[in-house]
Amino acid sequence: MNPAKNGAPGVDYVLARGVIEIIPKGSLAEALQSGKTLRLKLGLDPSKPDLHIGHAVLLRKLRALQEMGHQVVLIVGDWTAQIGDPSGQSIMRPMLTGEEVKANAETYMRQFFHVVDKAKTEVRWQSEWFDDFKLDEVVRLAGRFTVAQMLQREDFRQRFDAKQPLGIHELLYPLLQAYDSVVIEADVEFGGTDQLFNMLVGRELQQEMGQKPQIVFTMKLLVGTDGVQKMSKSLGNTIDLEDPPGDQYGKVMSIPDDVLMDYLEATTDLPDEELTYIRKQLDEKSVNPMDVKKRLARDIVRQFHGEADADKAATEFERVFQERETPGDVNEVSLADLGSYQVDGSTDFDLPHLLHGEGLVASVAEVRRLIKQGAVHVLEGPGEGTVKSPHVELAAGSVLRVGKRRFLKVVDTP
RNA sequence: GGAGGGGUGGGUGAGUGGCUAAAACCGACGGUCUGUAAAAUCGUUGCCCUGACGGGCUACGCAGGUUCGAAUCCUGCCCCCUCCA
Repeated sequence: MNPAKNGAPGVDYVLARGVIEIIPKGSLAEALQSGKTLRLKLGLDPSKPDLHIGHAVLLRKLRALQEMGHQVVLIVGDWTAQIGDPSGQSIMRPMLTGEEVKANAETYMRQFFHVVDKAKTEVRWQSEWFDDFKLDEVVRLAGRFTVAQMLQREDFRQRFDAKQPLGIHELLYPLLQAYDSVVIEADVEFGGTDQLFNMLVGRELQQEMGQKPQIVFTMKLLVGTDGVQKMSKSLGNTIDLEDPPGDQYGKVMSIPDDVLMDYLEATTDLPDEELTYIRKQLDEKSVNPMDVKKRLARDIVRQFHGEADADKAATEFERVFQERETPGDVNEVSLADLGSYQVDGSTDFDLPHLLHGEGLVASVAEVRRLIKQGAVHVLEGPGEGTVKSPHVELAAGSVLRVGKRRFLKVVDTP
């Protein structure tokens, strides 16, 4: 990932691309001009172990500003993670244990620095200040706000009105996040639109405590691979930073066409003029969306895995899915290891047990169903074609395909 | 402290003694189509045995009980929600 690849991105670009709102308007442009090194805050809750490209949108923005000489302060939300960010949730989340949070935080950080420059980042754990928080401090902090203020937050309000449970600890969440800004004296806080309220509370608290209120920088949330809901681990529609190249590529290819532009805007540094041009082409149908998507997929894999892996993922994709050939690397089993699945006195093998035993399918019954549905094929070797009977002849070199993407190759030696 | 409502398959949610492995919807998976997009359409969707017919075993918060038979009735326990105080 190198946002500065085509020369340092301009200030205008950084302040506009993918940005929903900067509060107060124009404040950041001013601050950037002042020559001061800004403290850019991003808080991440290690409530889930993996970062995905939805996060990357924010990280890339931080990276760009780092390139301009500013200081990133990463807050590891080890306390707020235990509360569970109530944002967007309609039900209370379970509280995580300290150990879970810690383990998650470690993988988080590794992934974080795939994009953000570690040398220009200050990492701060909330536990630094919250572990020593006394009850009177909690009370005093809570005393600065009213329930009415908290209910300005839309999801709180909705839950409250709908008489759904709303924990008091959840009301504390924005306060803790706001307090982080005070501790680290943030100049700017970054977040998705879902963080707007929390970040604004930060401004208020800073002001009350005699600091200059932070600038709030909100960015568009990236939709998930389903093209409808925001990208989120719990919705299972993420493209993770550490997904293998092939997975990343495939997941990008599977996004609906109509969110293609959103992805291009959020996850690439293609110049705006080019985006406009692509959009026009798409509108006029003078380009196949698939080709645009391939380009996007390649670009994303390149960012997280490098040029070589991106090429490989692209070639592999075309081979397996467009030309319907066997992928380059498939799981292999030796013929000898399959001995127990062999049908007595024949060269046939018992596919239901074999495929289940080798972990390709969850149950024997499911294999039977799949065979009935014509989903199991022998691609190479004797009995080539769609499997019709549960017993099928196999030999070294046989390749089995189940559904679209499950393969198994039989080899001579283990 | 009082009154009431509820815990069902990956999710939402029907079902109030046998016809219920459990409606419907969603998701997921598979076929056709194709650009592994979307849409459409057809199908599958607890586990095990079986080529198939069929059979067996688990399952409706937990533990017991009533009954030929329980997700459905009874008892106890755990958990959640709403309202009143």
